[in-house]
Amino acid sequence: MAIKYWLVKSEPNAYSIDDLARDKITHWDGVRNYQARNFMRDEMKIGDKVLFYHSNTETPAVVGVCEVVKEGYPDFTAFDPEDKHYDPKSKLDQPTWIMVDIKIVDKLARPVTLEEIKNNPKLQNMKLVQRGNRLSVMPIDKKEFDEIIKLCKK
DNA sequence: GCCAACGTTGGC
DNA sequence: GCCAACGTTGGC
Repeated sequence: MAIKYWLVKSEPNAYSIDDLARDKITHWDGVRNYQARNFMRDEMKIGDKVLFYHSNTETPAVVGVCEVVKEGYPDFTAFDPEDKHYDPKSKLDQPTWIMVDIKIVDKLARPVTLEEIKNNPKLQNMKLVQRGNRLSVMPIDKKEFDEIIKLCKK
């Protein structure tokens, strides 16, 4: 089966590509949006490629390539009252929130900025550049993925 | 820090 | 079920 392509957002002051370069693998916890959860629960499969994007920062940009290494399973941070992402409505036997594990494949040779993406006619269909989009996990097309990889080699 | 866009909550 | 209030996201 063909692999799929994704883009995930993270605020670099919360968890950056350098944190992932250090950790190699991380669980993508803390997602508290149903649409994003559904993607992780139902559609992200081992081997899928993931662009890592830095949001809410001086220069928002795609900064790395990752790969899914563990498919959807309960986000345990929802069960921990001490955790920032604690959700008392998520039950152990029926978890509301789901996460996946990703590993780093490569840090991009250079960041591909949001500005470049917005200025690239081939990338106008990405949810990333559509008005008011707040999804932190979103599907992208292979050709969009390839275009961004190509851009960072220029 | 501002604020537009959007999702969620809760009173009715 | 409606919708106002509120909280969050995220670019700028």
